[in-house]
Amino acid sequence: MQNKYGFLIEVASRQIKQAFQRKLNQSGTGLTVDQWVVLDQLSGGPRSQVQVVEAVYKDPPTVTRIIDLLGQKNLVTRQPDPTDRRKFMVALTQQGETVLAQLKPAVDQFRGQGWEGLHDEDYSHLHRIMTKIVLNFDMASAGSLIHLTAANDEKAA
Amino acid sequence: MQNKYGFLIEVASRQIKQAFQRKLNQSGTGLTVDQWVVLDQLSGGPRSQVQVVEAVYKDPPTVTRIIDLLGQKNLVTRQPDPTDRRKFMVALTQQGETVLAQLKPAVDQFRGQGWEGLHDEDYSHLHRIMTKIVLNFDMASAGSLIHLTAANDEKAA
DNA sequence: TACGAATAATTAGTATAACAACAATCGCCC
DNA sequence: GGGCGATTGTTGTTATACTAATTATTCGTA
Repeated sequence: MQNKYGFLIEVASRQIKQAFQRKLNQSGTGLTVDQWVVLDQLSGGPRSQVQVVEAVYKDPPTVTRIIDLLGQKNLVTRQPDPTDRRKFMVALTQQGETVLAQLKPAVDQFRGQGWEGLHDEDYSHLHRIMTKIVLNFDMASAGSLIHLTAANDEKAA
Repeated sequence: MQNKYGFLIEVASRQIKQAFQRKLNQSGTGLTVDQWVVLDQLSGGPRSQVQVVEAVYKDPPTVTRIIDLLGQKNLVTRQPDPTDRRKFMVALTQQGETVLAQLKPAVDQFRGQGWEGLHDEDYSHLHRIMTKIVLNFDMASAGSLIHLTAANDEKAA
């Protein structure tokens, strides 16, 4: 976007995603990075789609389609919520849990990777600057930043 | 991607892009951010597609389609390169230059925006960390990092 | 010169991002 | 109780990212 810093951030973001995708590809499950994000998020228990949307920071239509794909692969199910008929509770299937467990070594391995030459203080710089940018550009999403802030505690995650 | 820093970087990247898109939308040209990036890059003179690819750091298929769309809007033209019949030289049309000039105020305005609360040293942190990440994850693209590094000189760009 | 590798650009297919519009349902409030 | 705005989730459309494959052309070299 020729806002050079925005451009630089976008390039770095794509490279990290590509590297993680290559790592996922080695595991033989046909998952994309975004599909893995949703799947992993569901390991905390069944969630409504809105809850998934807030957790993974994506749009409702995007989450709908990712859940569709995960459903086609029999990794998640949609169960109607008896207390609110607008909602569906999305939950991991047994196979979904198996795949998550299968991917865990690759994920853990990736988390320690790509940060060579960066120091502890760089992580706090990174977190502080990114969070500041997000806050500056989107006041409406301030609430969602809670879990972004929480990321500060996890060094290599 | 639950690589928390990767996730944070991705979110920030999307927010910057969205903010810039909103700014572009106000200008009434129907351009996307990525179309603007390619258009702006061509202000330096006609380029082959490979040159555009390297300059904007996108894939050849993506650049082909963006140039298609810019061509439909009569903002750029493809001219066969007489010295190499595989190549096309892509150039701004008169209308393309007009639109670029029309967008310049919005672009300049955006470049000073969103960085509240960030200091000069934060820019160098940002640049150093992002460049390091890109280098760590993709040695193959080291050559292209030359112009990423050059971004260090432009404060608000 | 001719052959094979490399390069430039395109096409095809799938996935994601963003936006708009929509149907169904819920909740509030008169 | 009935109406109306808000919420939940979906569908449609366009644009971009990535991969793979394809065509046309050029280059290196035997």
